[in-house]
Formats: sequence, C-alpha cells, structure tokens
Amino acid sequence: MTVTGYQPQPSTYAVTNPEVRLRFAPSPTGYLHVGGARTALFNWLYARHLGGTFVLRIEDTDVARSTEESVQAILDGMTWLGLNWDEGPGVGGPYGPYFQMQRLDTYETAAKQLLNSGHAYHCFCSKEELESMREAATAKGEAFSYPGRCRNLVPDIVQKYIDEGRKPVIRFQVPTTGETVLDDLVHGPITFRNDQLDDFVIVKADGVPTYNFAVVIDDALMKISHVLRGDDHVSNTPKQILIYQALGYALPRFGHIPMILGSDRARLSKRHGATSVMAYEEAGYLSDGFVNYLSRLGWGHGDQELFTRQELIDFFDIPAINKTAAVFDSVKLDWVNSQWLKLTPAEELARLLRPRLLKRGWLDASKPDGGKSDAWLAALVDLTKERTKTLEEMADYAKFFFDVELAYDAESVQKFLTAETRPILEGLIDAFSAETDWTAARIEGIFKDLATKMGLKAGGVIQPARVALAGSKVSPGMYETAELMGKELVLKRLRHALTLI
RNA sequence: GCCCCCAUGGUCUAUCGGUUAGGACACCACUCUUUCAAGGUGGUAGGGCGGGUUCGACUCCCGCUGGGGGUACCA
Repeated sequence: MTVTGYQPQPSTYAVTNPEVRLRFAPSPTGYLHVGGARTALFNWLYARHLGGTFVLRIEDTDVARSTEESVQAILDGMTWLGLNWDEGPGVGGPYGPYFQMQRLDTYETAAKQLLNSGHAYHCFCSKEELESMREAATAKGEAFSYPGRCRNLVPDIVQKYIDEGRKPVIRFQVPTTGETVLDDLVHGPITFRNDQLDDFVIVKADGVPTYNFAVVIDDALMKISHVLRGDDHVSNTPKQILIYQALGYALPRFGHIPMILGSDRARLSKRHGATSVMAYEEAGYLSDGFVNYLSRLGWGHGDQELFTRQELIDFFDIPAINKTAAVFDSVKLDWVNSQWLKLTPAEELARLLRPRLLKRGWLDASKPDGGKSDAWLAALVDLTKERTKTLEEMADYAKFFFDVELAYDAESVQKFLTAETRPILEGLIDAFSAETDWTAARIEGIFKDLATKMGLKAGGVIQPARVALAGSKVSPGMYETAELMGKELVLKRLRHALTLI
C-alpha cells in the first residue's frame, strides 16, 4: 500500500531529544475518528513537549479491511489537525518502511527467532475447529481458552503437516505460571496472571503478523520510547510485554489514556453522530478549536479552558492525564469553537469561509474573487463571528449579505412589513438613494433623522428595515449590516419589501 | 462467565488528609441593547453505597454497586 496524493508538510518542531520517540499507529480500515485523533494528539503533544520525534505508522495487516482510501483519509485528518509527523508516510525516515505490510520480512525473522528459542510454535488447529470448541464452551457456560493442543507437536510432525500443504498459524507460548506486570504511566502498576493469557496467534496462516506481534516488533525496531494509546489496549499489553521479553527487547514506557464515550456512556460510535474527524472540518469547526476541545478530554491544566497549540505543547504532561473515560460533548465543542472564532484573525476566517460561500453559489463564480474582496469577507466575518459557532453556521447566517433570493420569515414580515411601516421603507429608499457617502455613520444618521421626523424611536425604524434587508428579525447591527451589503443591494431589498406588504 | 480498568454536579474538569469542594459548558434570572448574539452579574446542581485507617477523609485501604474495556488467524 502506498500513498500518492499526500504532500508532506515539513515539521517545524526541532528534535532536541532524540531518545524520545512517540508514534501514532492507526489501522487504515476507515477514516480518522475522534478517539484516534485524541490518541494521535496526545502522542504528538508529548513528543513536541519533550522535543522528541513523532512517528506515523500505518498498521495495515488487516488485509481484508485496509484500504488506500483510508490511508489517505487518515493523512488528511492528521493534516487538518496540524499533527505533522517527522517520520512516516510521505516523509520516510530511518526506520522505515512505515507501512506494516512492507515489513513482512522483518516479522518473519522475529517469528523464526521465537520459534527457535521455543517461545512460539506452529498450530494446525483450524479456525472452524477452534470456533466449534469455543461455541461448545460458551454453551456450557464455560470460558474458552486455547487448550494448547499443538504446543508439543514434535518437529517431524510439524514438518510432515507443512509438507502436506497445511498452513499453520504461529502461536506464542505464554508461560503457565508467574505474572506479568505493566507499569503504566497513567494507571501505575497493573498485574496480570500469565495463566489467564491464551497462547495467542502471532502469525496468521497467510504469513501476516497479528497486531500484538507486529506492534511489538515495530515499536522496538523504531525505537519507540513511549506508547500512549487507548485504555482498550490495556489487556493487550501483557501479551506484548511477553514478546518484548522473549525477544530480548527493551520495554518502552506504556501509558493508557481514557477512552472517549458517547452521551450514553457507551463507546463512541456512529450512532452518537459524527465520529470522523473530517466531518467536523466539513461542519465548519476550526482546527484550533477542535484540537483544543480534544485536548481537554482526559487532560486538564488547572482551570484553563482555551489553549493555543503552543500552550498545549508547553503544558501537556503525563501526570495531568486522567484515568476516567470522558463523554464527548458536542455542545461544549461548539462553545470552544465559538471562542476560537473570536480568537482567530478575521482574514484567516475569511479565507476559510470563502469556499463555503462559493459552494452555496452566493459568490459570483465568473469573477476571480467571486465579486467579494478579502477585506469585504473579513468585514463580514467581524459582523457574524460573535453570532455563530461554526464556519458553516456563519456562511448560512450571512446569506442576506449576498444578492440572492431570500426566504422571508413569514412572522417577521407579517409583523414589520405593514401598511404602517410602508412610509418608513419609502423614507429610507428616498434618503438612501440620495446618499453618496455610504458609511455606517451616514446610514445611522439617516435612520435617526427618519425616526425623529416620524416621531419614532430608532428601533421603530430599524426593525422594519431589518426584516426588509435580512428577511427576518435577526441580523447584526443595522448600520454596519447596511453598509456592508452596499447601497445597491439595500435599495433593491427595500423596494422588494414594498411588494411584500 | 473470567480478567483488567474506572468512579467529584447533566457534561468536561480542579483538589493530590484539614477548602464555605474551585472553574468551564449547559440551564435559569438579571443586566447591556436597534433585533439576535456576544459580554457582565447572580443562581440551581456534585464527592455512588457500606465498612475501616486517622484528631480529621472527596482524598488512603477493603467490600459492594454501577460504568467501561478485553476475552479473534480485528486492530
């Protein structure tokens, strides 16, 4: 599997601590999801915090489910999040290749070593046999574990079976006594009895290594110093430690971070809404905002809620990682994102908003700038960013600033576009038509003069105008709104409003 | 079933034996106001239960309960 479309972004983070190496090792069986993104983020943050190296490795040993599109989707997600990698797809590195399916010879060598040292053995039990044994055990209410039937096959028999064309798996021979201790960075020591562990498969019948095997070989050979991964891997870790020991590899430090749950406290899944990171990009969340929110799931720094990337890097530390699973709260995400909408320069937001407006057909596609300058868009952003939570909301909200057909809110029309307000709209049309200095200040003057003349409060004039211009009772400040809409569109809308009365 | 992890308001969290248990989101009220927001002020709401240890437990220990994870030739 290779990547074609990815343009690597050079890391701007200097490696000052070469001993520190962290990695994110997703399996390309789907898009980058929220949980994976948080794991990637924590690894990235810790690597950057320590001045270490961040490695991206693709674990594509599930041949049936892995796809190139998924690889690309993961790289896209990582790139959007700004989690650049120092080694991995597109950038290479001294310990490559970084796709497991390109490292099969490495695993084969390690498997042979284990076979020779008596730590592993060939197993000829078929999947079907195992399955029926498992079912029988379950039916009797007993726990199934591999009985070790092939453990003591003599070499001659093994050779005979292989010569017959039977395809064995290779199992790791787990010690039947003693215990294996995982000294976890976030949980502290966790002890597992070895006799609770099955003789698990390390190489499948097709010669492809299983996760528990490949991950150890790669982490060891890639000199990974810290393995930060989800809590769901805790029970895999003793198996992996046993492999490290059998191969004589030094152990990395393990840290298991809490899982992210849905609102019902079940593992986050599709039915909880979007789980793909890129779906959040599409929905108009800011990379900074999303990363900020993700960082606070299972980690905290005092009372602080908002963090820049640099602050995250500076403050991130293992002791501050929580042990408890966190519920993904899209409402809080919205708040964090709305804060980032305010923190992000308008020019930057304008750049991100432009394609969304273009997609809606609200920009003039025949003109290179869509008929709206960057400055105009930045001004639009300034008027809307405190009223919306995402870029998509902002784009939708801004519709009436464009010369497109509006869906007028019936209730607003009924209340504010009436025979009584007709003179107001007409007065506005007259005054605006004569106005050559189209500024918010002048527009305010016109509104105030008209209100005085008609014996109304400013609001009495503004609300009908708002409905006429925006199509509803809701808009940013009337004067700034009218200014940004431009005289031509304002007059057009006012005249159209007269027809709605 | 067995193994493992976890336990502060609805949610994210602070606290690392002595606090009126702090902050944030959400919610409610008030305020500001040309609408809507944003902002400001105030408020509702929390240590699962039972035992210990201690002068003193949210904090340490044990049990229970509850939640989560694992138990694949998936990762």
